[in-house]
Amino acid sequence: MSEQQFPTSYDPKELEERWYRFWEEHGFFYAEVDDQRPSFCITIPPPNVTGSLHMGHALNHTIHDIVARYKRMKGFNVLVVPGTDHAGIATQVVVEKELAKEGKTRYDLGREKFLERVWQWKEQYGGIILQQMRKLGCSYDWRRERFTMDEHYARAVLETFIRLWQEGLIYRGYRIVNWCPRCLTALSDLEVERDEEGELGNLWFIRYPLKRDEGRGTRDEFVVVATTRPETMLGDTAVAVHPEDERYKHLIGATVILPLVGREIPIIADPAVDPEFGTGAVKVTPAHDPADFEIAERHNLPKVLVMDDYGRMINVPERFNGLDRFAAREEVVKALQEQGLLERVEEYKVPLGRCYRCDTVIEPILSLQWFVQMKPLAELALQVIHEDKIRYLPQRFARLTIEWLENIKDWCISRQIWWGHRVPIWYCLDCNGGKWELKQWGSEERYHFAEDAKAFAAIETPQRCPDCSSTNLVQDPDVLDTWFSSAIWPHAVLGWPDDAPELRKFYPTDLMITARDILYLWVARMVMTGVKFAGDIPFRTVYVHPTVLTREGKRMSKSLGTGIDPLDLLDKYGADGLRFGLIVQAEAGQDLRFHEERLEMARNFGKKLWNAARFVVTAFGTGGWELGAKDWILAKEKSSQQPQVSNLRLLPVRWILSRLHKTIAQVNEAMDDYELADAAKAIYNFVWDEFCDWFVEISKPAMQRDGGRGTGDELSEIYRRTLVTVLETSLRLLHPFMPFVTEELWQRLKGALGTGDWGPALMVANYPEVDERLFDDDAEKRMAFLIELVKRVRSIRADLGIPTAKVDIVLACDGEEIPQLVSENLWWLQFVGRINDVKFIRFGETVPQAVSELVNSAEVFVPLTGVVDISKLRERWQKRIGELKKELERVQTRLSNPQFVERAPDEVVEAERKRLAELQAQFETLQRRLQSIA
RNA sequence: GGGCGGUUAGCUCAGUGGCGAGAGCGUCUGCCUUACAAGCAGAAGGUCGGAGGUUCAAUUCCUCCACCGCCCA
Repeated sequence: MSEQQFPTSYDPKELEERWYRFWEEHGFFYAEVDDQRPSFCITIPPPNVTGSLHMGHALNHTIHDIVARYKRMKGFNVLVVPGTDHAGIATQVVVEKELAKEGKTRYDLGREKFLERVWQWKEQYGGIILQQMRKLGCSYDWRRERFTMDEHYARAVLETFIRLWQEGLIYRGYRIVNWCPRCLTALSDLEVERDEEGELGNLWFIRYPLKRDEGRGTRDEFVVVATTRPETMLGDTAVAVHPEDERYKHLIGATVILPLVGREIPIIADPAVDPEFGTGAVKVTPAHDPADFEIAERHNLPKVLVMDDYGRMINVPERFNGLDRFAAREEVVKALQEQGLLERVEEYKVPLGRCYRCDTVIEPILSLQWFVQMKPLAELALQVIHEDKIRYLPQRFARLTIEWLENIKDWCISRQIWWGHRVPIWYCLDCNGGKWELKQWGSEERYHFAEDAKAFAAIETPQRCPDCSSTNLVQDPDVLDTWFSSAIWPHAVLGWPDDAPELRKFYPTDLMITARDILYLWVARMVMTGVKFAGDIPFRTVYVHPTVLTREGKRMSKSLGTGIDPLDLLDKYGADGLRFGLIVQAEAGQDLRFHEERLEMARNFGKKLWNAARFVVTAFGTGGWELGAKDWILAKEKSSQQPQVSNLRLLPVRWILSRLHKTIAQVNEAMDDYELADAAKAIYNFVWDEFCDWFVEISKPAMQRDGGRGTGDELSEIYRRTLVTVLETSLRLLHPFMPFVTEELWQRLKGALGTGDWGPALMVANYPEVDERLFDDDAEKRMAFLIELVKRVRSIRADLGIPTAKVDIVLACDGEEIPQLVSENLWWLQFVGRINDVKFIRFGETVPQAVSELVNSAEVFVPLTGVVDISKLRERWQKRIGELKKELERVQTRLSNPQFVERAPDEVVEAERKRLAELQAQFETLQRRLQSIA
């Protein structure tokens, strides 16, 4: 094959597009329901439709596709279901921003027109991230792509809601929720990001005057409370102290006058009060704080709402009415100061919650919302996790999930936005007379129904009220939390609630590959709904992959500009480079500080492989060669026929096949444990260090014997067969990690060699299986000696600057084994070690005008030709003697400890004794040499 | 405040109760050696975070401490 047919370098881009198209056209990504092979199924974590591939996705999908391709090659009927999430708030924000550019708000369009607009946007831009996954090489079943607002999926969501409602697990009620005054919606606890450190704020100490004559026999005039949110005092309905707090016991039951408002409020005792915080007396604002809400429930306190949905003050004295919450804070403080009621101010780190979508400070606020009662569902999940039905990798995440489930709180699922699955609840205006009012929201008219209004659920829009047959029906305006719909992803994409063949075939799925940050938000909830509605766990294994961090160990963030765009990397290194470079860094259970240098390494590896393949293919002349070095060797061994090539001449072949199969064993084992980085590194090391650096080099002189033309010489033939076999097997091993370049090379190999049963593509070839008959420890031991010998010779020459011409060396050793081994392999040792000839002497004898190094129990002498710097030589030896001495002392100390000799295992003691003898011999030999040049 | 993870070469990370603790990148030296300079060959570089303990033997197991990161309240 000429160089034009096998270019010296490769263009990942061209080749990657070509092969992706080829695979897809041949339908290799598709899984069929009637396939008889064992199935393996993954449903991907659906990215937001608004999303673009970031580094976390890139790693996540690299892992997905490596596993999928591996399992496919292992003979599984692999189904990976791709799809996207409608991402309620995020998507709505994007489209609202678009509208803003036209000077409009969503209220200008109205609900229906706005939703049309969002769908339009989705059709146009919603598939971008899935296109990017294709660029990564993902072999997903695109025919089965799903979207969480698809008609079928929507039905599954409503079905889920209604079943929970019918069981009484969904309720509507007034609770303190996390309110985002910018998004104008409630959020669940998990959608609030809490600032670990807290932001620098203040702790204000405010005097609440006691009502006259209620000093209870003391001269107290005030109770001082501390707060970080003084504006909320306008909604206080009590002051609370701890019941055991001696400082305040006498004041329990007294009344204070709420400053600025004038309301009389009681001092109550409640164990929830932390006596250590502030003064030990706290203000109670039931409508604006979850803990205060609980206290109010216990003490039957009124709940005064002092903020509206926009975070503006309401139901407060004129001076503050209508002010934004932060302006109100300043104004309240000012007013308190004026009245001498502000005792002091301390700097304080305030733990703040922020909206995970827009970063606005969350306001805890009393609000009528829909909730899921979580305890019964959590129980289901706890049971299957406790029974180890779901395996978590790393295992500790099972325990963390259990802890979260055990402390679970009810889940606020209603959102006051438009884009999403609308709550399938209807109210009858006639039946609920007096229990509703009509409010204006911008241009939108919205019905508000009282907490106790009568409601009914329905999937299809109902025509009449089931009770009074009225047609005056109104649907609940809220939509469901996006996570409510993604919680049913695995069974819903497979066809639930229908009795779909996909569901029967592929559920439970096998793997959930996910980032750590959605373990509770999403994964735990899927377990609950899976067990509850699909009747079984959603997946057998949860693989928690590392978080991709910047090289400084910080979170990658678009807003901080610390993110790296994987699309740039894809351009620069190709999908193969990005995949391999990422996976090699992804050590299980350890976060990943991303280093672009690793991608260079991966790209270099691709190039190395390319060149190795080019060598193998071009070394052949044309055609006629088959796979099967392995079979050839095994056949030779079994046949009584005496091989024409002596066994020792086959040593490198035995060695590389043994190494190959040990690598295959190691890779298969690592893959089955999902230790992908280990598998990748094992292949890398084998291909580069053993195959390329040694075997390919050794094969050169082997094939030179017949002028490189394949004239039938048996030695050259077996080396050719071995080269092809090892290369082809390596390509199959590596394919899941670097699918494109391996497919390209495999197809080229196929084209060049032609014969035999190759199949249509590497992608659907069999993954290499270990053949232990090829394990050959004896060959490995012998080769290790020879490799070490070459390395010692090279080291001497490099250190002393001995010219590159071939040299005669002398080997001092006892016995016949080494001389025979070296002589039989001289034909390649000469080539790789630049050795001319080898002479043998007895161990302990010496050679004048030469430098030596020890190789196990032999000593190799390299003659000093040309001018050699004696001081360099002395330096080298002295250093070596120093090392030996240190090591010698350590071993001696150990052996002179009677307890060691007595208690340590015999083989350990024996090994130490052997080592001592060896070290001593080396030490003495070197000292003699040093003296001889002194 | 509670919990979890980490601390090993200049950097990013592997690793093992016992033979000389490894890789990639970086550094230094020599090479365009008939696949590959995105390469080849050679070399330097580590008191394995600190202090105790268990053990014949600890970088590895246990305890405490320090620092970094994450999660929950």
